[in-house]
Amino acid sequence: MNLERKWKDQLYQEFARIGKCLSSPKRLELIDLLAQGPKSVDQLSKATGMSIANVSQHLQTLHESRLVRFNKKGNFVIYEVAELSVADFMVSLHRLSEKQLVEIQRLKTDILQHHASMEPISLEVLMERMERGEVLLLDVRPEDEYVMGHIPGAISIPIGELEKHLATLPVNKEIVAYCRGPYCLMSAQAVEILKSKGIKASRIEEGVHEWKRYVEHSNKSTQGKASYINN
Amino acid sequence: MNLERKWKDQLYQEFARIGKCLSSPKRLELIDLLAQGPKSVDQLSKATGMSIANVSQHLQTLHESRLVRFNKKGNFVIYEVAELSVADFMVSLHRLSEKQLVEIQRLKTDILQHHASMEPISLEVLMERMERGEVLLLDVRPEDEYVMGHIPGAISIPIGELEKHLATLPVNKEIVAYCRGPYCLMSAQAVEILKSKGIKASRIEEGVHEWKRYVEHSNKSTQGKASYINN
DNA sequence: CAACTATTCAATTGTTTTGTTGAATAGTTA
DNA sequence: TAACTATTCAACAAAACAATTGAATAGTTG
Repeated sequence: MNLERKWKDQLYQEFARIGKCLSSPKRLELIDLLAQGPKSVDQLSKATGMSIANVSQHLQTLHESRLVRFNKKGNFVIYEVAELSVADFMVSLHRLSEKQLVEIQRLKTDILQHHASMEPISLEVLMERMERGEVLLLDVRPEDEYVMGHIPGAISIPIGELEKHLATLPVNKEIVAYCRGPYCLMSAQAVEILKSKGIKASRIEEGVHEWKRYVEHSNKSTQGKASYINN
Repeated sequence: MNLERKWKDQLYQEFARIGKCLSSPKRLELIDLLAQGPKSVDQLSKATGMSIANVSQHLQTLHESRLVRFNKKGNFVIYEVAELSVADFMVSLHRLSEKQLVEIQRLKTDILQHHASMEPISLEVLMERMERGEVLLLDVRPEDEYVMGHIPGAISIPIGELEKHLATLPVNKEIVAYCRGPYCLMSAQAVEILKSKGIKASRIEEGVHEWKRYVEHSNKSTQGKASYINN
C-alpha cells in the first residue's frame, strides 16, 4: 500500500482514539463531571448510577487516550481531567451537538418546563447587573468544585445546604444561581427553592467553562488569561 | 428510575451520537475532506481508499447525526458539512488529540523527515512577510476547494498543475504553500517540487480553518467576521 | 427504450464494545 | 495481623459495529 495512505490511516486511527472516548454516553458524563473537579471512582459511580467496576473500566479507556489522569490518595484513586483544554473541548462538543441535534434542544426545554418556567438569563445581562451591584451570584455546586475554580464574585452554597443558609442571604439583592453548566439541574433546583421561600432568584445556564470561553471571546483586547483557577 | 437520571441518560445518549461519528478513523477522514468543500461519494471513495458502499454507509451515519448534508446533482450525490461549525469543531478535535497523544506528534515529525527537512513557518511570520510583499501565498488544493474559501491573498495552483505553471511564478518573491491543514501532505510536496526547480519555497501547516481560527483569536478587536467565503 | 452510471440497500461475517459478575490487589484501620 | 475499604482485573454474554458482497434504485445518455 501507498506510504501516504498508510500514514493517514495511522494518523486517523489516533484521532479516533479520542473519538472512541466520546462515543459512549457514560464516558461523556464522566468527563463532564471530572471537568468540574477531581473525583474518586466511588463518587463518580454514585453520580452516574453505574457500577464501580464499570466506571473503573471507562476511566481506563479515558486514561489510555490521555483525557484523564489520576493520583492515589490513601485508599482512593482520584481522577481528574488531564488538561484544562479537555474541559474546553467538551464545551465545543456540547455546542456542536446542541446546534446540530434538535433532540437535545427539545430535551432541554422539556425539563425546564417540568421545573416551572425557569428560563435562564444571559451571561451578558448577568455581568451588567453584577457590576451595578444588583445581584448576588451563587455557586451551588459542591464546595470542592467551587474551590477548584469559579466565576469571580460568586459565593459558594452547595445546593444541599441552601435551605440552612437562607437567613444569611442579603435581602436587597436578587440571587442568580449557577452550577455545572447547561446540562446540570442544580441551579434550576436552587431557584425553585429560593422562589418557594419568596426570594427573588434566577439562573444562568453557563458553568465555569462556558463562562471562561465567554470572557475569552468578548474582551479579547484586555488581557491574556483570566486567573480564576485556584490550584 | 429517577427522572433526572433518565433525562441525563437521554441527553448523553444524544451527545454520544456525535461522539460515535468521531469514533471511526475513516469517518473522521471523511469529515476532514468535506470540511474543505463538497464532494461526491465517488470522490470520497477515491480519496480515502474505501469501497463506495462503505463510504456511503459512513456518510449515512454522519447524516443521521446532522454533521453532513447532501444534495443531488444529476447522477451524483454531493455531500458537504452541515455547518461551518463542524469544520471548526474538527480543528478543536485535532488540537486536543495532538496535545494529548504523543503518537500523533511523532507521526507528524516522522513524515516530515521523510519529506526532506520541511519545517513549516508560523502563521504569524507569514502574515508579516505577506504585508511586506515578500512572499506569494500558494493554495495547492484542488481548485474547487480554493473557490469555496481560501486565505486572502492566496492564488490557486493545484498541486498537479504546479510544474506546468512554474514559469508564471514571480522570481523576486519567496513562495509559501498551504493545503488542507496539518495532516495533509500536499503543501510539503509542493515545496519539494519548487525547491527541486531551484525556487525558494516554504510552507505553513495551517489550512483555511486553522487560519480562520487564528485570525479570530488574534485580532478580535477589529471586526466581527472575516468574509473569506465565496458562496 | 436500452445501456450505463452513481449510489444506496440488505444480508452476512468477523470484530469490538458494553455491562456484569466475582475474585484479586493495595492500602488503611483497629 | 485481621478485618475492612476502594479499586482493578478477568472472564463472560449480549449488543453494536465495520467491511464486504451482490442486488436494487434513480438518474442520464445514446
